[in-house]
Amino acid sequence: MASPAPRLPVAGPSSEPKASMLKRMGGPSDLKAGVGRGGIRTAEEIQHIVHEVSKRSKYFKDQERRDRELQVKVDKLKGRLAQEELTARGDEEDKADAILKELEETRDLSRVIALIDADAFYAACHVRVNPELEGKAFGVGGGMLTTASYGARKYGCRSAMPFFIAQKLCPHLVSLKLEPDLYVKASREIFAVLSKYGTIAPASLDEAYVDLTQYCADQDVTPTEAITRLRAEVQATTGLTVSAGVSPNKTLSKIAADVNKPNGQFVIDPTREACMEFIQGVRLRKCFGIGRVCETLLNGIGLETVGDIFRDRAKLYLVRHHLGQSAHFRFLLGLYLGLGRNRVKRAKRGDRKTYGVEKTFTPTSDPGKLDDVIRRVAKSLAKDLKRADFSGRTVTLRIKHADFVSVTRAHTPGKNIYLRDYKDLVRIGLMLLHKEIDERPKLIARGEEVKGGRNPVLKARLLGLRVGNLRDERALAKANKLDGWVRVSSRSTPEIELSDSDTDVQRDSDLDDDEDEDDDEADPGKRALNAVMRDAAIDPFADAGDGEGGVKKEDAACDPAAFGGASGSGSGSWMCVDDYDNDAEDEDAEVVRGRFGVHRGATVPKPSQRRAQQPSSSTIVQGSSLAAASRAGSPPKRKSPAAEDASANEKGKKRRIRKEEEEAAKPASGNEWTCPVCDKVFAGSEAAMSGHVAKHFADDEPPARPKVKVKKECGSLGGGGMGGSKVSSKTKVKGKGRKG
DNA sequence: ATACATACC
DNA sequence: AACTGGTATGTAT
Repeated sequence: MASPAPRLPVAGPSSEPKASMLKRMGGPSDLKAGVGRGGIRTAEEIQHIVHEVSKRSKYFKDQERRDRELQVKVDKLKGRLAQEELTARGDEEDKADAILKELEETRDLSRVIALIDADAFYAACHVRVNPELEGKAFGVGGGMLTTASYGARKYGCRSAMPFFIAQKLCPHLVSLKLEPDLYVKASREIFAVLSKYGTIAPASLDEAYVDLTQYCADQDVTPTEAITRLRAEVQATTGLTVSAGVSPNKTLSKIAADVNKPNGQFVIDPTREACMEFIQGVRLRKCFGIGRVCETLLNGIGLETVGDIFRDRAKLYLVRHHLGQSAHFRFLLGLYLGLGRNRVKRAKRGDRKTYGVEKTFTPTSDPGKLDDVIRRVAKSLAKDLKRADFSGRTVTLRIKHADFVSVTRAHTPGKNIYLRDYKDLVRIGLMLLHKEIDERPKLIARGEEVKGGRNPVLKARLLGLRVGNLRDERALAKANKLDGWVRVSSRSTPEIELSDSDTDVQRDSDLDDDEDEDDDEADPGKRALNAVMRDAAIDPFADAGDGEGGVKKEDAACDPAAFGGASGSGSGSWMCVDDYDNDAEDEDAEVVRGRFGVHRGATVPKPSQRRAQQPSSSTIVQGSSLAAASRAGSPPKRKSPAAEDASANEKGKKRRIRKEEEEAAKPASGNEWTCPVCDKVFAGSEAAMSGHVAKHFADDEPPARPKVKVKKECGSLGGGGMGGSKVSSKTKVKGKGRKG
């Protein structure tokens, strides 16, 4: 942070940029994703250049709005604190100390947990096959940079930065096309090595936790020796360098891995003193789960580092209910103590909560184009659901207005109505969208609040659909001892009468269209995964059920949670999750958690139901008048949802969809990623796929420990909304018996 | 049940 | 000109 005298190359006749905005736009270049030492530009230069380039954009305006709102929050919090201090009883520190004592008792220093993180992974993958790139300043990715090489980072370029901005920072910046195969291969190689040292839990393509406890014991080596060997072996066998953090838990290891990056390691001794000493000076923002908002709030009341949590524990106690989910008192105290989760485990299929697809496009108000986007999104989502064999009860539409402000609108057709088909998703999606479009002018006329400006005509830059309240059709089928698939009606009417033939044909033709011709067979996910892992000779993953599964609980699953327990059960509640997850009784587990019962729906034909047999796309394309009609007709008036639905059922629909897609607003970014395991397609975001892939690896960890009963969770601390603590008591309970 | 905010990769 | 996509989870209503 200390930066030399500001020599700002930027012209800025306009008013002084706000410091908060400079920091915001400059992004995490100074902290979380640290640009670090050796920079050619100072933090100030970077901030000002970025500011200059983007200050007139809508994106910037939106950021300013957020900045203002955040400032209001900070002021409010300060006010609260001032007020509370007036009536403080003076025993706040004692209260905090009592909790600290309680948390301290949960400390577990028995394990050796490492977090391995590849250095500039995507960039390094390119260098590996093209040594000439060594040392050069280049970025990977087109519109948005997936990664910047270290050569480019010196100029302030970083991942998730739009290319045009990165280019301003580094004029000679080169952009390399994304080559997913390259990264997947490298990732596989790295994980293969890691798995020789212990149980691993990938958090993304280039990052994984490894439990070195057993290795250290078996080899009779220190954690330092173990991680030194591991890193050397990774480099020797893959040519890629990784950085690592080692400590008794994930929280500390994650932070430690950043200390000597790149190509470095940091080991924290398994003692209370070492753990606490290490974390005291850490900036709050570096901690998993503390994002921009939380950091700003805490800064607002005087805290900068983890150590300050203790110093200001009385303050924190006073405003403990106003910190926002991610900053719950316990979570912060646990952080101060250097506590964290220490189980390296994977999530399961049943942990999945939602499926969704969203698309960004050139902002438009054209109803036809918006409808088309919904169709494309619905189609894609239906395909995902079918592939993964899930259905859900609630459909949520997300609209991001042209000014970047977004809203969500949800619809749940009925208590026992589970959806998964294209036609249902489009119908509901269009219904929600049209309702929003139609209501808008009325609300504005009435002078009511609306997002996205005051123009009565809705103009959007993104539309997305998400399905929640999931039901695992596979588990359901298993529970019912059915061999084939089981499905519930997808009609909007509670009457579940399915005209099977209809729906089926429907489904198949709808979704397939282009690619999925081969997706399901016996167990596509498993096959694919095995294929992926084969070369790497990793077996622990042998059984990755399907393409989906829990997620990035990883860290999450780890830390904040540990403090979550309300008084008392801190880690206990976690155990519940861990144990459950690790449980051997998978079958039972599935049964229990699989929400079954339900399902009075019709049984559907076997899986294989051939989409394979569907007409070839060429045939389809030949198609007919429907398409022409529908698009030529592009009626000034929109069809009613019902009509839409009906038409969707038409035979020529496929073709029509295809055509419409071509006409839909163009995606803002052209990148496409295909998951190597399940073939799910990700548009424009490597990060999304990266996280997704981890789930496959994570999908089925060999059962490890006997189940342990745990109790409650704590009220307020749920661990929190922060990225981290994903598991809440609710989740836990749910996990065990989600029902329809 | 719905809407929104925060966080992570 | 131009700033992603997918998922989880907590709070509030």
